[in-house]
Amino acid sequence: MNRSRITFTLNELVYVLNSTADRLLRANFELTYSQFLFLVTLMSQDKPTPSYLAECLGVSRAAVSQRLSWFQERNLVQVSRVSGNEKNLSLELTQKGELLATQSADFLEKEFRILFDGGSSVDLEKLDRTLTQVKTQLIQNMESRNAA
Amino acid sequence: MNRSRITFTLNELVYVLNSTADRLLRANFELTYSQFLFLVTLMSQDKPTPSYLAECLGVSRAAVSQRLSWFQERNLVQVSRVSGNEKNLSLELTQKGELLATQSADFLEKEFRILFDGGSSVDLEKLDRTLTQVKTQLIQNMESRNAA
DNA sequence: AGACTAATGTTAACTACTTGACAATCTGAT
DNA sequence: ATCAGATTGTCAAGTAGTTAACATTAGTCT
Repeated sequence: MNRSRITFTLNELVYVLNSTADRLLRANFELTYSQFLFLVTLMSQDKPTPSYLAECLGVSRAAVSQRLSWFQERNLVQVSRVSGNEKNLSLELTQKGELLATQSADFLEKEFRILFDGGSSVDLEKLDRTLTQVKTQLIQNMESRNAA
Repeated sequence: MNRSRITFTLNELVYVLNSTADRLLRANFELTYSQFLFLVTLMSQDKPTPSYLAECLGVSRAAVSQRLSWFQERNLVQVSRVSGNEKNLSLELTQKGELLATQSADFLEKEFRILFDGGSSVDLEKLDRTLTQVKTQLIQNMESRNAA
């Protein structure tokens, strides 16, 4: 009963957070949350390949491949080949893409700070550490269970 | 920076939890996590309508409508009409459906208890309360912000 | 009773993912 | 040098959701 409650609570909280972010981004930047994640993930990397981006986003290579043209058409992402490497594509934000990613991230950051901080009695830093610990522990327990 | 870290941590944790549940359920009951949720949500209610079930699951009425035949074909859910009510369908788990829901829920509960409890130094009850508090506060702050 | 209004369940068209197969390319062992 | 094996990016087919539109039914107001 315990387990289910906390997994449900987590799912509900994530749903509230993600759908709020999605709503804010659509209204202010004509961007979905998942498009936003695509851009900011790309921004945090130095000319990654589609394959690596897929891994970072937690989706399949096919999914990234299919979405790339959308970002290219809007001149947000530039796809190129590095000479001497015929295997990998190189992805890079355009100036426009970088501006959009930066502005929307700043905006979202600001909005969420307001939503989180309204007389908050919760220590978010500490909560983050606790959640990370739970995640790490879960993965460790899974591995030792699989090994056995 | 703070905000993003905790939302990412939450998303990662939920991903680990849900994909673990999905893997366990597929291996042991030939059931996806979302099919499992469909059944246990249905079990917790007294002859709900598709519309109400959709609300509980957080999906559209169309999604429930499309999935119903899958459960009917496998004799897990019975769809009927209550006389005197031509508008609403009535949903109910069959015996087989109830058995499957109960057994898979018990199984998952047990597995997760093992994964969570391996020398855990985290108070999960407390964590659940904290998360609920954060969620409630977020929603409240959103409402008061929208009202202004 | 009749007429708005709201809610329900279904359908069609769309979106975003998945897996599996594939050709092309790179890597490393011999 | 070559050749087996792994990795990459793409395509086709399938899945699970979405929104919008619709007919039908129920509730309410006069």
